[in-house]
Amino acid sequence: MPELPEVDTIVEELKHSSLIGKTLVGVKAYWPKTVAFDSTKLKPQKLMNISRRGKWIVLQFEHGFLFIHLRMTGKFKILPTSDPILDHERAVLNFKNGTSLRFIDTRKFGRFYWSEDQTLFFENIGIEPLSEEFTPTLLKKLLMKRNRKIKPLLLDQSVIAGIGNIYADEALWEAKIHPERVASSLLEKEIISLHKGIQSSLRIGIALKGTTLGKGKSNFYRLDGSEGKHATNLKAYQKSGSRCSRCSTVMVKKTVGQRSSHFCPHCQRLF
DNA sequence: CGCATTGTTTCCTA
DNA sequence: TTAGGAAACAATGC
Repeated sequence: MPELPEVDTIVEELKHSSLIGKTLVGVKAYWPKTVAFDSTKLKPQKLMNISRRGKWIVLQFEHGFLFIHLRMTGKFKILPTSDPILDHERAVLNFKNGTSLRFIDTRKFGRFYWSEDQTLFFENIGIEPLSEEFTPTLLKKLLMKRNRKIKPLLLDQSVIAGIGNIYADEALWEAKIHPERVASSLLEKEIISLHKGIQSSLRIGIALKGTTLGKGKSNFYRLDGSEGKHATNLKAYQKSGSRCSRCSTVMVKKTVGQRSSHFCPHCQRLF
Protein backbone atom coordinates (compact mmCIF):
# COMPACT_ATOMS: atom_id res chain seq x y z
CA MET A 1 0.00 0.00 0.00
CA PRO A 2 1.69 3.22 -1.04
CA GLU A 3 1.91 5.58 1.92
CA LEU A 4 4.41 8.37 2.54
CA PRO A 5 7.57 6.16 2.47
CA GLU A 6 6.48 4.27 -0.65
CA VAL A 7 5.52 7.48 -2.48
CA ASP A 8 8.79 9.05 -1.36
CA THR A 9 10.70 6.06 -2.76
CA ILE A 10 8.97 6.43 -6.14
CA VAL A 11 9.50 10.20 -6.23
CA GLU A 12 13.22 9.85 -5.50
CA GLU A 13 13.55 7.24 -8.23
CA LEU A 14 11.61 9.36 -10.73
CA LYS A 15 13.84 12.31 -9.91
CA HIS A 16 16.91 10.27 -10.81
CA SER A 17 15.36 8.84 -13.96
CA SER A 18 16.43 11.72 -16.25
CA LEU A 19 12.80 12.64 -17.04
CA ILE A 20 13.28 16.11 -15.56
CA GLY A 21 14.03 18.59 -18.33
CA LYS A 22 12.32 16.45 -20.97
CA THR A 23 9.35 17.77 -22.94
CA LEU A 24 6.00 16.10 -22.46
CA VAL A 25 4.18 15.70 -25.75
CA GLY A 26 0.98 14.11 -24.52
CA VAL A 27 -0.98 12.12 -21.98
CA LYS A 28 -3.12 9.19 -22.96
CA ALA A 29 -5.71 7.39 -20.81
CA TYR A 30 -6.52 3.77 -21.52
CA TRP A 31 -8.92 3.82 -18.55
CA PRO A 32 -10.68 7.18 -18.97
CA LYS A 33 -11.32 7.86 -15.26
CA THR A 34 -7.61 7.62 -14.40
CA VAL A 35 -6.92 10.97 -16.07
CA ALA A 36 -9.49 13.03 -14.17
CA PHE A 37 -9.22 16.25 -16.19
CA ASP A 38 -9.51 17.44 -19.75
CA SER A 39 -6.24 16.13 -21.18
CA THR A 40 -6.33 18.65 -24.05
CA LYS A 41 -5.45 21.24 -21.36
CA LEU A 42 -2.01 19.65 -21.09
CA LYS A 43 -0.07 21.28 -23.94
CA PRO A 44 3.47 20.13 -24.79
CA GLN A 45 5.83 21.56 -22.17
CA LYS A 46 8.94 20.81 -20.19
CA LEU A 47 8.93 18.79 -16.95
CA MET A 48 10.61 21.06 -14.41
CA ASN A 49 10.60 19.11 -11.13
CA ILE A 50 9.16 16.14 -9.24
CA SER A 51 8.17 16.22 -5.58
CA ARG A 52 5.90 14.71 -2.94
CA ARG A 53 3.21 16.11 -0.64
CA GLY A 54 1.62 13.57 1.70
CA LYS A 55 0.82 10.62 -0.56
CA TRP A 56 0.68 12.83 -3.66
CA ILE A 57 3.25 12.82 -6.43
CA VAL A 58 3.69 16.29 -7.94
CA LEU A 59 5.04 16.69 -11.47
CA GLN A 60 5.81 20.35 -11.98
CA PHE A 61 5.60 21.50 -15.59
CA GLU A 62 6.27 24.92 -17.11
CA HIS A 63 2.61 25.92 -17.00
CA GLY A 64 1.09 23.88 -14.18
CA PHE A 65 1.18 20.80 -12.01
CA LEU A 66 0.18 17.20 -12.56
CA PHE A 67 -0.94 15.67 -9.26
CA ILE A 68 -0.90 11.89 -9.12
CA HIS A 69 -2.35 9.68 -6.39
CA LEU A 70 -1.41 5.98 -6.43
CA ARG A 71 -4.27 4.97 -4.08
CA MET A 72 -3.96 1.21 -3.57
CA THR A 73 -2.18 -0.33 -6.53
CA GLY A 74 -0.71 2.46 -8.69
CA LYS A 75 2.80 1.85 -10.06
CA PHE A 76 5.15 3.46 -12.59
CA LYS A 77 7.49 2.12 -15.21
CA ILE A 78 9.68 3.98 -17.68
CA LEU A 79 9.80 2.37 -21.13
CA PRO A 80 10.38 3.37 -24.74
CA THR A 81 7.20 4.84 -26.24
CA SER A 82 7.43 2.18 -28.95
CA ASP A 83 7.13 -0.69 -26.42
CA PRO A 84 3.71 -2.38 -26.25
CA ILE A 85 1.09 -1.49 -23.62
CA LEU A 86 1.55 -3.40 -20.36
CA ASP A 87 -1.01 -5.45 -18.45
CA HIS A 88 -3.19 -3.10 -16.36
CA GLU A 89 -1.58 -0.01 -17.90
CA ARG A 90 -4.17 2.76 -17.37
CA ALA A 91 -2.39 5.88 -18.61
CA VAL A 92 0.87 7.04 -20.14
CA LEU A 93 2.88 10.25 -20.35
CA ASN A 94 4.82 10.43 -23.61
CA PHE A 95 7.99 12.49 -23.87
CA LYS A 96 9.63 14.02 -26.93
CA ASN A 97 12.80 11.94 -26.60
CA GLY A 98 10.89 8.69 -27.18
CA THR A 99 10.53 7.57 -23.57
CA SER A 100 7.23 7.15 -21.77
CA LEU A 101 6.12 7.02 -18.16
CA ARG A 102 3.60 4.20 -17.86
CA PHE A 103 0.99 4.12 -15.08
CA ILE A 104 -0.01 0.57 -14.09
CA ASP A 105 -2.94 0.26 -11.70
CA THR A 106 -4.77 -3.06 -11.23
CA ARG A 107 -7.56 -1.65 -9.04
CA LYS A 108 -8.09 1.50 -11.17
CA PHE A 109 -8.38 3.79 -8.12
CA GLY A 110 -5.31 5.90 -8.97
CA ARG A 111 -5.96 9.40 -10.36
CA PHE A 112 -4.21 12.15 -12.32
CA TYR A 113 -5.30 15.75 -11.74
CA TRP A 114 -4.10 18.97 -13.38
CA SER A 115 -3.98 22.41 -11.77
CA GLU A 116 -2.09 25.66 -12.27
CA ASP A 117 -2.27 26.34 -8.54
CA GLN A 118 -0.44 24.01 -6.18
CA THR A 119 -1.44 25.94 -3.05
CA LEU A 120 -5.12 25.73 -3.93
CA PHE A 121 -4.85 22.05 -4.74
CA PHE A 122 -3.36 21.34 -1.31
CA GLU A 123 -5.51 23.76 0.70
CA ASN A 124 -7.05 21.01 2.83
CA ILE A 125 -4.00 18.83 3.38
CA GLY A 126 -2.35 18.45 6.79
CA ILE A 127 1.22 18.91 7.97
CA GLU A 128 4.19 16.95 6.61
CA PRO A 129 5.17 14.62 9.48
CA LEU A 130 8.88 14.70 8.57
CA SER A 131 9.07 18.49 8.27
CA GLU A 132 10.78 20.73 10.82
CA GLU A 133 7.45 22.30 11.72
CA PHE A 134 6.12 18.95 12.93
CA THR A 135 7.26 19.13 16.56
CA PRO A 136 5.83 17.43 19.65
CA THR A 137 4.33 20.81 20.58
CA LEU A 138 2.55 21.02 17.25
CA LEU A 139 1.31 17.44 17.54
CA LYS A 140 -0.07 18.33 20.95
CA LYS A 141 -2.00 21.22 19.37
CA LEU A 142 -3.42 18.86 16.73
CA LEU A 143 -4.60 16.42 19.41
CA MET A 144 -6.01 18.98 21.85
CA LYS A 145 -9.80 19.19 21.98
CA ARG A 146 -10.07 16.25 19.60
CA ASN A 147 -12.56 13.73 20.88
CA ARG A 148 -11.70 11.25 18.16
CA LYS A 149 -9.85 8.02 18.56
CA ILE A 150 -6.16 8.45 17.82
CA LYS A 151 -5.99 5.88 15.00
CA PRO A 152 -8.63 7.46 12.70
CA LEU A 153 -7.07 10.84 13.46
CA LEU A 154 -3.64 9.63 12.32
CA LEU A 155 -5.22 8.43 9.07
CA ASP A 156 -6.95 11.79 8.47
CA GLN A 157 -4.99 13.41 5.63
CA SER A 158 -6.26 16.87 6.55
CA VAL A 159 -4.54 16.60 9.94
CA ILE A 160 -1.23 14.86 9.12
CA ALA A 161 -0.36 14.05 5.49
CA GLY A 162 0.98 10.70 4.36
CA ILE A 163 0.19 8.22 7.13
CA GLY A 164 -1.82 5.15 6.09
CA ASN A 165 -2.81 1.97 7.86
CA ILE A 166 0.66 0.38 7.93
CA TYR A 167 2.57 3.31 9.44
CA ALA A 168 -0.29 4.28 11.78
CA ASP A 169 -0.18 0.81 13.36
CA GLU A 170 3.63 0.87 13.48
CA ALA A 171 3.75 4.33 15.07
CA LEU A 172 1.17 3.42 17.74
CA TRP A 173 3.00 0.18 18.57
CA GLU A 174 6.28 2.07 18.81
CA ALA A 175 4.68 4.61 21.16
CA LYS A 176 2.78 1.95 23.14
CA ILE A 177 -0.55 3.65 22.54
CA HIS A 178 -3.86 1.83 22.03
CA PRO A 179 -5.50 2.78 18.68
CA GLU A 180 -8.78 3.62 20.44
CA ARG A 181 -7.34 6.11 22.91
CA VAL A 182 -9.14 9.44 22.63
CA ALA A 183 -6.71 11.94 21.09
CA SER A 184 -7.22 14.64 23.73
CA SER A 185 -6.58 12.18 26.55
CA LEU A 186 -2.94 11.55 25.63
CA LEU A 187 -0.45 12.63 28.26
CA GLU A 188 2.51 14.87 27.47
CA LYS A 189 4.81 11.85 27.70
CA GLU A 190 2.65 9.85 25.31
CA ILE A 191 2.51 12.69 22.78
CA ILE A 192 6.30 12.80 22.75
CA SER A 193 6.45 9.01 22.21
CA LEU A 194 3.86 9.20 19.45
CA HIS A 195 5.75 11.97 17.70
CA LYS A 196 8.87 9.85 17.84
CA GLY A 197 6.95 6.75 16.73
CA ILE A 198 5.48 8.51 13.70
CA GLN A 199 8.82 9.89 12.57
CA SER A 200 10.88 6.77 13.21
CA SER A 201 8.42 4.42 11.50
CA LEU A 202 8.22 6.67 8.43
CA ARG A 203 12.00 7.11 8.33
CA ILE A 204 12.71 3.39 8.49
CA GLY A 205 10.13 2.83 5.77
CA ILE A 206 11.96 5.32 3.56
CA ALA A 207 15.36 3.85 4.40
CA LEU A 208 14.15 0.38 3.40
CA LYS A 209 12.47 1.72 0.23
CA GLY A 210 8.89 0.96 1.22
CA THR A 211 6.74 -2.00 2.16
CA THR A 212 6.08 -4.82 -0.32
CA LEU A 213 3.67 -7.35 1.19
CA GLY A 214 3.78 -10.79 -0.37
CA LYS A 215 4.28 -11.45 -4.05
CA GLY A 216 1.02 -10.28 -5.66
CA LYS A 217 1.29 -7.96 -8.61
CA SER A 218 -1.17 -5.48 -7.06
CA ASN A 219 1.56 -4.91 -4.51
CA PHE A 220 3.91 -2.00 -4.10
CA TYR A 221 7.00 -2.19 -6.31
CA ARG A 222 9.77 0.27 -7.06
CA LEU A 223 10.31 1.94 -10.41
CA ASP A 224 12.64 -0.86 -11.53
CA GLY A 225 10.16 -3.53 -10.39
CA SER A 226 12.11 -4.53 -7.29
CA GLU A 227 10.57 -4.93 -3.82
CA GLY A 228 10.68 -2.54 -0.88
CA LYS A 229 12.37 -4.23 2.08
CA HIS A 230 10.30 -2.82 4.93
CA ALA A 231 7.91 -5.80 5.25
CA THR A 232 10.52 -7.77 7.20
CA ASN A 233 10.74 -4.94 9.70
CA LEU A 234 7.04 -4.66 10.57
CA LYS A 235 6.25 -4.87 14.29
CA ALA A 236 2.47 -4.43 14.28
CA TYR A 237 0.85 -4.27 10.85
CA GLN A 238 -0.55 -7.70 9.95
CA LYS A 239 1.14 -9.19 13.00
CA SER A 240 -2.08 -10.29 14.73
CA GLY A 241 -1.66 -13.88 15.93
CA SER A 242 2.13 -13.55 16.24
CA ARG A 243 3.91 -12.57 19.41
CA CYS A 244 4.81 -8.98 20.22
CA SER A 245 8.54 -8.50 19.66
CA ARG A 246 8.75 -6.47 22.89
CA CYS A 247 6.77 -8.53 25.40
CA SER A 248 5.81 -11.81 23.63
CA THR A 249 2.08 -11.29 24.15
CA VAL A 250 -0.06 -12.49 21.20
CA MET A 251 -0.94 -9.52 19.01
CA VAL A 252 -4.58 -8.83 18.18
CA LYS A 253 -6.60 -7.32 15.34
CA LYS A 254 -9.60 -5.09 15.80
CA THR A 255 -11.61 -2.80 13.55
CA VAL A 256 -11.23 0.81 14.63
CA GLY A 257 -12.98 3.53 12.67
CA GLN A 258 -13.82 1.20 9.77
CA ARG A 259 -10.18 0.12 9.39
CA SER A 260 -8.35 -2.90 10.73
CA SER A 261 -5.89 -2.19 13.53
CA HIS A 262 -3.12 -4.49 14.68
CA PHE A 263 -1.69 -3.99 18.16
CA CYS A 264 -0.31 -5.57 21.30
CA PRO A 265 -2.98 -5.78 24.03
CA HIS A 266 -0.28 -5.75 26.71
CA CYS A 267 1.99 -2.92 25.54
CA GLN A 268 -0.85 -0.81 24.15
CA ARG A 269 -3.51 -0.63 26.82
CA LEU A 270 -6.69 1.43 26.80
CA PHE A 271 -6.56 2.30 30.52
C1' DC B 1 -19.78 -14.63 -2.39
C1' DG B 2 -18.06 -11.47 0.80
C1' DC B 3 -14.38 -9.10 2.47
C1' DA B 4 -10.38 -6.12 2.25
C1' DT B 5 -8.04 -2.16 0.53
C1' DT B 6 -7.53 3.94 -0.03
C1' DG B 7 -9.21 8.45 0.59
C1' DT B 8 -13.01 11.45 -0.70
C1' DT B 9 -17.69 12.74 -0.42
C1' DT B 10 -22.11 12.75 1.46
C1' DC B 11 -25.28 12.26 4.94
C1' DC B 12 -26.72 12.05 9.65
C1' DT B 13 -26.61 13.22 14.61
C1' DA B 14 -25.34 15.27 18.90
C1' DT C 1 -21.82 25.69 13.72
C1' DT C 2 -19.09 21.97 13.74
C1' DA C 3 -17.01 17.72 14.77
C1' DG C 4 -17.13 13.18 14.09
C1' DG C 5 -19.04 8.72 12.77
C1' DA C 6 -20.87 5.79 9.27
C1' DA C 7 -21.90 4.61 4.65
C1' DA C 8 -21.22 4.84 -0.22
C1' DC C 9 -18.10 4.86 -3.93
C1' DA C 10 -14.58 3.54 -7.29
C1' DA C 11 -12.83 -1.86 -8.94
C1' DT C 12 -10.61 -6.20 -8.32
C1' DG C 13 -8.37 -10.28 -6.29
C1' DC C 14 -8.41 -13.76 -2.99
